[in-house]
Amino acid sequence: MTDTSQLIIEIIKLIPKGKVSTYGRIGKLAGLQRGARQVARILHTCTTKHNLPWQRVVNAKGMISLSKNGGYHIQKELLQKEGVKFINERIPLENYLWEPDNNDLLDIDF
DNA sequence: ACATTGACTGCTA
DNA sequence: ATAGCAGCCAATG
Repeated sequence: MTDTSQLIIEIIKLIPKGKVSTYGRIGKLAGLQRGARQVARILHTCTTKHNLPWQRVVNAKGMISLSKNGGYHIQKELLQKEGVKFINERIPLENYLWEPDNNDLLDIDF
């Protein structure tokens, strides 16, 4: 576990219920300019250990990146329970994208 | 220790 | 508008 990974985890934990964020966005917040894949991988490995809201992370188009047999339906259902609306399998990011402000990031002590 | 693999993204043609 | 590709780097075998 590296510092960057830990940071990514902390950021993911901050995503509020009913909102979503994207891989690239989180990576950028964690200091990775183009680390979307790392975010995905960290989610994969740490979601059970850290009890992360993994369902709130989607790709840059607002679509679920999982395959139909890889948890797609589970993620969609979890998000819908939180009040996230899907329009043809797509989340309108202009309404649901979490935009962290300084207050949110203070929880991650720098 | 080395090679491969991604729950991705943004730029280029 | 659509498609292809290089970059990112932690985890896994």
